[in-house]
Amino acid sequence: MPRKKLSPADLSPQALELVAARFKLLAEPMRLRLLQALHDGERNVTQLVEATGATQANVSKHLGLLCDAGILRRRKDGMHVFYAIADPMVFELCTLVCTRLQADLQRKAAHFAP
Amino acid sequence: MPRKKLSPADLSPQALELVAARFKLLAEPMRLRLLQALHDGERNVTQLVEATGATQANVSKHLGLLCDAGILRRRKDGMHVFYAIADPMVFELCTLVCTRLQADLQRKAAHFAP
DNA sequence: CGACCATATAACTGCATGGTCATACAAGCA
DNA sequence: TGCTTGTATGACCATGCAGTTATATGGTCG
Repeated sequence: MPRKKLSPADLSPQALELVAARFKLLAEPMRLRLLQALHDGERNVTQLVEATGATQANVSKHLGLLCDAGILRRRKDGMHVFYAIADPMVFELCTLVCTRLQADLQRKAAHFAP
Repeated sequence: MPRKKLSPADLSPQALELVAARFKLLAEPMRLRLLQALHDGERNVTQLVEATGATQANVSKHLGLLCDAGILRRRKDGMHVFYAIADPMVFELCTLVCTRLQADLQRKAAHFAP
């Protein structure tokens, strides 16, 4: 079956909406902090509340969104609910952006220290 | 000079804000359409208005945001202003997300056609 | 100069959504 | 059976921001 290369160049507006929605999930600092806290393995909600300093309700809501999107997975164990990264791609994305931002800022900073 | 690997695992909350801001720029379908329209080279505002079907004011605003962020660059030529991709990384990001979304949806769709 | 074209911008509106508070639900334990 | 802990959820508020309208700016041509 012929497999066209999937390039952003030819995507329907509807497809772009899905892509945008995905980016939107990553466009919130608190959610990035949650993902960061889950980088080394699964954590339960209480641990994530402590790690981020946010309220429990807020953490739960963000976790729910990330879970619905398939970025996280849930595992219930007795009274606790453990979340974990289901899609490591998010780290690839973050790393790409990070690296680029850092390079950009260093280039700009260099203008002050020639 | 020792160069630590830049991993999302150890980023200050402030850094995460910058990363989130970057994602936020890509989290809008109209902006993705503009980037898409610029994929094959620079275009002026009028061309982008035609390509996207949006109003001129709206297009201008989005272009301004993308430009401020360093994702686009501007070139003024007489009466026209040409925009172009300044940071092709955006396409890497989109491709990553696209590919993943597609795989995800096809996997889900397969549940209906065994 | 004045009439027009291309682009930017300011003011405004409506909607989406992040955060909070209170509460519901569920599981373990006395 | 209550009591406590862990998690989810609904209601609410405030903010951000995409989109629109109208207008300003600036360049071209007559």
